Amino acid sequence: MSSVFKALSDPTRRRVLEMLRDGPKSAGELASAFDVSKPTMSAHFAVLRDAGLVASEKDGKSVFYHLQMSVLEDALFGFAQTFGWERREDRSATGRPALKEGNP
Amino acid sequence: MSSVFKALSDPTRRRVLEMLRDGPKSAGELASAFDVSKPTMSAHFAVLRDAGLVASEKDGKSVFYHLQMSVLEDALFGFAQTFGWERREDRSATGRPALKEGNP
DNA sequence: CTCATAAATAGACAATTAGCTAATTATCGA
DNA sequence: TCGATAATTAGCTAATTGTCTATTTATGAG
Repeated sequence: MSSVFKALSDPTRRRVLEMLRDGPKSAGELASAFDVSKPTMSAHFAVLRDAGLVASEKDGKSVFYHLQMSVLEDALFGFAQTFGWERREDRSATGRPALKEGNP
Repeated sequence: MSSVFKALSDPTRRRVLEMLRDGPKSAGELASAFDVSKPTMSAHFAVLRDAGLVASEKDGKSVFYHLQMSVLEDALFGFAQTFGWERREDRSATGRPALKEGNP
C-alpha cells in the first residue's frame, strides 16, 4: 500500500499511468513524452513495477508496459473504504477494463 | 496532488488519518498511539497539514487536529476519475461526512 | 559476424526524508 | 511568578530519491 501511494506521489509516474490507460506502450514511446533521460524514466518504470501498478512484456527489442488496474483500484478504493466511501459498481467483475478497445 | 499522495505514502500518517475519522484528537493523544518520539510525530502532522489533509486548532495547551475530508476525497477520487471510476453518491452533497457522527 | 537500436544497470551527486535528542515557546495552575 | 505540561523548532544522522552520464545487455538487420 505504501509503495503504491509512493509511486503515485510523483507527477511523472502519474502521467505514465494515464498514458497507459488506453493500452500498452513501449518504454521508449513513454520516455519520449517526457523531458528527462531514458535511464531516469527506466527508474520510474521500476518504481511503478515494484508497486505492482504496471507489468512489462518484452517484444523484440522493445519492452511494453501495461497498467495493472486492479492494483491501482485496490489501493485507491481500499483506503477510501476506510473512510466510508464506496465505489460505484460500473465495471466488469474483475475491475479490469479492456486494455485497448480493439483488443481480443 | 503530489503532496497528498506523498503524505499517504507513510503508514504512520495513514493511521493518523484513520484515527481522526471519528473526530478531532490532540497531538499528544495521537502521538501516544505510536512508538516514535513526539517531535517525529510533529513532523508527520506538518506533512499532513501541508498537504491539506488535516487542519489544527489550538485549545489551551493542546493542539487538536481534524480531518479535511474533502481534500482526501478530491485527491483519491479526482485521480480515480481519470481512470474511469466514479464514487457512489451516498454522502452529503458537500462530500464531508459529519465528524463524530457515531460517537456515543 | 558486425553494427545499430532499445532498454536497463552502474556509479555519482544533490536534495529530501524519517528518525533522534536537546532546546524553545506557549499556556495553565498554584 | 514559578514550575509543570503540550507542542514545536533546531540541529544532527542515515537512508532514500530523482537525476545525470557512461556502460552493458539484448535483439534485429545486413
